[in-house]
Amino acid sequence: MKHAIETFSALSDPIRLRCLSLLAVEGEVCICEFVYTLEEAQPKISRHMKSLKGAGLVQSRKEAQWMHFRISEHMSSWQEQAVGAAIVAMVDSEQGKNDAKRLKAMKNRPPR
Amino acid sequence: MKHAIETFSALSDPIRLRCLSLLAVEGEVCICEFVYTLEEAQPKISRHMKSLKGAGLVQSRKEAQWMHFRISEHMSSWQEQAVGAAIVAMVDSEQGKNDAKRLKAMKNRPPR
DNA sequence: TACTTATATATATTAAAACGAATATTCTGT
DNA sequence: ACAGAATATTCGTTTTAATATATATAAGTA
Repeated sequence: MKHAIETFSALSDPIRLRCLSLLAVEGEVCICEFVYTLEEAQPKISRHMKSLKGAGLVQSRKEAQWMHFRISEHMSSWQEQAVGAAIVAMVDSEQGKNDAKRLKAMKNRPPR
Repeated sequence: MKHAIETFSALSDPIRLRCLSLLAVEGEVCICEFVYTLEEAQPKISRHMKSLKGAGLVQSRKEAQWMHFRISEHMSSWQEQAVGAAIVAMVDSEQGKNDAKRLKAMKNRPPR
């Protein structure tokens, strides 16, 4: 049950939901792209991504100086269902659409 | 987005998950049955059910002195998905199975 | 009416989560 | 080795959520 609490807690924050939603649209996104898109402080984003990772909802990959995140490929079925619900809720929202647009328009995005 | 936060926050507590899980198994459960089954204080249960109701995840019906709850029949599709995930996570767990058994064994359950 | 059972709310306290700001670490390129 | 960019961590504070205890309401029963 502890795992379920962790999962749903991770989904209970606007910044984390916005990041997940961007990941759903983009596949892979790094910290500096989240910072640019959400217009939030870098340490704040880092902490939130750590919490998503701690809950097992995202995985990360370091390439050069960039830390790239993607939605985890190793979730249990109910976890996928929960994340799926969160993403559906977000992607339709104004916030979700604006964020996606803003990231698309970002200049000098890191290579992958 | 606010609605999504509310929903996932409501799912981020062990007592609330246990109650939802019982509702999934039993269909309808009242406060005093939750109190008996979870062995938690009545005001505590009442507050948690209020929060589930506030998020729109359960609906309630008063019959005589009893307040009966059931999983809401008016959720959006992503909300059903989220609640479904929570229930799957719980029903399989030891806690979920023990709670269900304990409620089944309760004497003098209120009529419906 | 008085009494009991079921449920709800109020208040004060405690515990957990999120925050900003400062600083540390890691990697790249010079 | 040094400078700059990207990311991570620490610390003290603020905000938010959960709690226990006490009390209030509401319905059923004698």
